[in-house]
Formats: sequence, structure tokens, C-alpha cells
Amino acid sequence: MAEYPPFAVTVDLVVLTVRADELNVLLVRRGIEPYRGRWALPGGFVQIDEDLPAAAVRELTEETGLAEPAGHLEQLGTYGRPDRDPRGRVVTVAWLALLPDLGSPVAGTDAASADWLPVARLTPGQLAFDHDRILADGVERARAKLEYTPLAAAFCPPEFTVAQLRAVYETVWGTRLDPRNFHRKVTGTPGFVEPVGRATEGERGRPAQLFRRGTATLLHPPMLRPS
Amino acid sequence: MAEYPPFAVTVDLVVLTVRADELNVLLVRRGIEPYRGRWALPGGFVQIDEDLPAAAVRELTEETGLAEPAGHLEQLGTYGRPDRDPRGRVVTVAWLALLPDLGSPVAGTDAASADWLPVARLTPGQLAFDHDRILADGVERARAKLEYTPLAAAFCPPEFTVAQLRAVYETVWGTRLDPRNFHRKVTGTPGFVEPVGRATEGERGRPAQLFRRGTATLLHPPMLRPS
DNA sequence: TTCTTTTTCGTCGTCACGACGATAAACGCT
DNA sequence: AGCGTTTATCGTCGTGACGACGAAAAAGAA
Repeated sequence: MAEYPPFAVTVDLVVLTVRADELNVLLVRRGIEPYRGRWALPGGFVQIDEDLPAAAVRELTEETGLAEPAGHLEQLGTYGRPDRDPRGRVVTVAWLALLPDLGSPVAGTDAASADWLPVARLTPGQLAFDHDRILADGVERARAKLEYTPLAAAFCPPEFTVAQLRAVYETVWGTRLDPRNFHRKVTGTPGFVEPVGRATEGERGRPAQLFRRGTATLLHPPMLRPS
Repeated sequence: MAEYPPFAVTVDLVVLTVRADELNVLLVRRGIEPYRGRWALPGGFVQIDEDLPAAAVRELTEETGLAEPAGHLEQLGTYGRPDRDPRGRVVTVAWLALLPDLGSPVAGTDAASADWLPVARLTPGQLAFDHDRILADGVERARAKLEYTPLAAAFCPPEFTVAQLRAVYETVWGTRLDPRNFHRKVTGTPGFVEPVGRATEGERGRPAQLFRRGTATLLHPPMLRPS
């Protein structure tokens, strides 16, 4: 194997959540060169005996203090342009994580400061390396997956109302959805959500039924994005 | 960078085509250890100054003698279990290619012999490394993409009939589709196919209109797979 | 010619969706 | 207590796409 070109392999995470009616991404401020002081996706080097999903989960827990099962984690893609890291040849495997809102400062165990930033407020070229493109790909993947999977519930706490789920769609897609048609679609699709039996209390308006995530993995037919 | 664990990075290709009413995959017989004599996906090491898509295109042309534009090439996923290659730590970026039927023996410039094999005839554990799983993921990706993209045309020659396109769906999905409803769907979806103006000659039955691939990149609404 | 094969055009019932109207069930205020 | 506000939930209606077919058109084969 020694005759083959040596690469460094990293994992980078696009961690998305919905906070205050905005789609937010978890970013860390880099403490070292290159791109010192710039925002970047959380990530790090894969260890020599570590599986790729394990490396992604490790970085996620290091940065958020949260184990995966609460949300969703999937491989997004691999980026390896020869000039993407000035330190040398680094190939990064990017992962997409969708999490419920976990309160504010992530208090990472890591050195660098981490924080949630609204995706819409980021300007192109603001992130280190090629993280602008990775983030854009992650957001696009998330938008597409809301259409044909029940993954919007990954942005919600374990028990949620139809209105909360609708707010996720409206925030991620940047559109408005009719509450009545959305309610019909969600409750009428087998396996999308399962009723808990209880309702909310102390909120404004009529109490809403609580639901859990269903067992379906695909939406047939899909949730349609307004033209 | 020297303090970080060194990896070898490869690209592997899942090259699919439709031949004789069967979904076929391009495989090479390994000439060296490990897995000598076993079938494997074509692939090879990424060079030190080479971009990942460039490495995939290079391997594809080396194995098939064909430039990409005739078909479709996209990144499938990255596989990096620590024990997936007995020679050491190798991470592979897998790519999915959909090509029209290019006649039989691929006559690769490479040493090992390459050939098309029907996917349905392969038994689990028959391929080297973790290529069984990579192939399964590629086939599943192709099946899913036929639903919501016009990519079925990538399996067809530049000019094709509606019936040829339908045969692609039927072969990849393993189902039968109603010729009349399929015709209505394909010709009625803007941008799916564009009429050439000419028709087939010398075939059995009524001559069929010829079409080219349209400009659409997504199918709205999607082509529905029979339950 | 007549039959067979294949393509292409229609028809009809059903179902899902978008656009609403209407009702139900809580709270806050006077 | 009564009333307005807010939000959730249930219906209705028209439209458009789809599945299941029937039927005509256009070629080669017998």
C-alpha cells in the first residue's frame, strides 16, 4: 500500500435545525490556520480504525453533546478537490444531520466556539474551505427529502402537533401551506405520524392533538411543494 | 499534515446498462490479490492531483472506452469500513453510471477482463470487498431515480422510441407498464422527451415515432411505480 | 387479402389535491 | 357570564392525473 498516494480523510457535518421560524446550521469558529477566525462546518479527521458513520456520530456528539437517535443522520457526499485544503490532499465525507431545537449555546466540549446561524443570513464565500458548497448541497438535500420522506419530524421533539410539523415545512421550504390541507395529508397518510392520544395545554387557541413519528420511511404519494 | 492517519482513496464504478431485457452491470475479474479471480466493480486509486469526478471519468473511459456524455454519471456514496480491504485503510468513493447498450465485449485497455453480467444472476458474497453492498445501493438508487427524473433515457441511444423507454422502466423495475398510459405520461410531460420527427422503419408492427432526451431534469409529477 | 403486431388516440371512473367555508375548543378581556 | 380572538379540525367542491380498458392506425407476415 505504501506505493499509493496518501490522503487525509475527514468528516464534516451539516447540522440543521429549525429555530425561531428560520433554518439554522451549526457552525464553529476556527481557532487555527487555515481560515482562522472564519466560520466552518464542524468536523474532524477520521481515525485510523474508525468507521465513517462512527466518525460522523463522534463529531456530532462532540459538538452538540447529543446522541444521534433524537434526529436523523445520513451521508451527504464526498468532496475532494485537490486544492480544497491548503495543507495538503484532504478528502472529506460530508454528513447531513437533522435535529430538533436543542436550546441555544451548544457548549461544545471542543475548543472552538460553536453556534447556530440562520442559513438565509450567510453570504457566499463566508465559510472556510468549500463549506459553502457543502452547506448548499445539504440544504438542497433536506428540502428535497421533505417531499418524499417523513423526515420533517426529525426537526421536531418526540411529541409534536401538526402545526409544528407544518412550521418545519414552511421554514425549510420558505413557503406557506394551507393548514387544513396539510392536516388532511399528514393524518391521512398511513405511517406518517401516530396519535399519542393527549393534547397540548396552555397554548393559544384550541388544543392540538399530539403525535409521534410513524413507522413509514417513504411518502406515497409525496408531499407536494407549492409551485 | 504528517501527523494525521494516512488513507488510500479509490473510486469504484457501478456501471449499469439494459441488455436483452435484463439489467446488467460492468464487472472486472481481478488479476491480483486480494480476491484474485473474483468479480469486482471496476475502479482504481485516485491520483494525488486528481479531482474525484475526474478520477471517476478516467476509470470509466479506461474500462469502457467511452466518454461520459453519452450517459449519466453521479456520485453514489463513500464506503470506508476499516476492514473492507485487507491491504490497509482504503476509502472508496463509489459512482453510479447509466449507459446505453454499447455492444458486447468492453475490450478494456486494462489488464483484467471485463464483461457485462446480469444483476439478477449475481449471488450475495460473489463480489470482492464490499462491492455487493455498493452494487445493491447503486441499483436501488437507479430504481428510485427513474421515478422522479427522466434518467431512464440515459439507458437509451440518442434516438429512441417510447416503447424502448418503457422497456427500460420494465427491466429496471421488474414490472410491466401499460403501453397506453405510459405513452400518455411520457409525451404529456413537458421536457421529458422531444420528438425527432422521423419514425422507425423495418420493425414489426406500426412504425414508432423517434424521440430525443428533453431538457427537463425533474419529473413533476413523478412516474409512479406500480404497487 | 387477412392476420398479427405494435403504436397511438380516447373514454370513464376514481382518487388526491388546491381552494375555500364552517365548526370546535381553548384563552383573555370586560 | 359573555364576547372576541386564536388555532385546530372537519367538510365540500372542482380539477387534474392516473389505472383500466376499448378502438383505430400502420406496418410486416402468412
